[in-house]
Amino acid sequence: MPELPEVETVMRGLAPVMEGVRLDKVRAFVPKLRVDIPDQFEERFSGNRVTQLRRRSKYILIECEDGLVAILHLGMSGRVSIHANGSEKPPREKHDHITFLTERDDLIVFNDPRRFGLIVFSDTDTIQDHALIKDIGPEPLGNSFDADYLWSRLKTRKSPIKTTLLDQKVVAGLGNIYVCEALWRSGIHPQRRADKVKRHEVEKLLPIIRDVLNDAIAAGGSTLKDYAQVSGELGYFQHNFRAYGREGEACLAQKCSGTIERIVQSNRSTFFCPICQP
DNA sequence: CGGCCAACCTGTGCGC
DNA sequence: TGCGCACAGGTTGGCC
Repeated sequence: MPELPEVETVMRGLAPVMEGVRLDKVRAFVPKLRVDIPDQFEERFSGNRVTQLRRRSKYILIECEDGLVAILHLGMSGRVSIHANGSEKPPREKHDHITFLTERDDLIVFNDPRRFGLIVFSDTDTIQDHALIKDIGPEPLGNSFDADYLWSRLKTRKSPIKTTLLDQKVVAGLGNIYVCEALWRSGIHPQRRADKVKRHEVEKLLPIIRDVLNDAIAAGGSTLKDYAQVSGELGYFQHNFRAYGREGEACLAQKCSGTIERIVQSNRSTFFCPICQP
């Protein structure tokens, strides 16, 4: 499911039911997801009060008043849902792995069929040194992500620009969909070597990355399969896809007669227009 | 270190 | 109806 816009959407949905709220009962029903769920996980969060939610790259950080912070990643298939106080308490469904019951009797459920997600904990004041966090590149919507930075990271890379933009050490939070979309909007061929992308193209690409992400966040993310916002509402950015998933369909660029092609790079599908992404 | 692939999992859709 | 295969929004360990 989740790239930066989907994770941001989930976090924004969770904030009003979690921030400032005590967690009465936190439960983990599996010993591990992508990595082990740490010992004492339930005990450390049960009874703790959430101060603030943050997002770093594709991680949701749940900060608590005693300095504890949960690091949650949704993997490929992770979803979070809220069952509000007053709604009927649902039975635990298949692949429901983590639940948070709040003092207001809201139930927050993390469901992840493929179990590529994870949840661990750390301390708020040392989280920037945590193994999962420390090597992640700048936030693409933040001030430190500028053309000088991106140019400096691309100019030494011999791998394709598509693959390079997927590298979380280069820039945080991009995934397969939004890289395809950003390259399509930028008119850059996904197989072009990163170090062959011209400076003026980097100047164009950078704000386009921001625009794609901001557009997607404004749309509540993209709904493939059954991804839903925490409210159960669907995101709708998928209706704005210009490349991703459009193999064999007409390119939607002005006056372009091209057809979207699908290729495989690093074992992942890439969609692009061979005419307007030369 | 850079670059690439396989592996981690389950579910779904398609061709036969 | 069933089987086998390809594919899916991510990350990373191991190998050259």
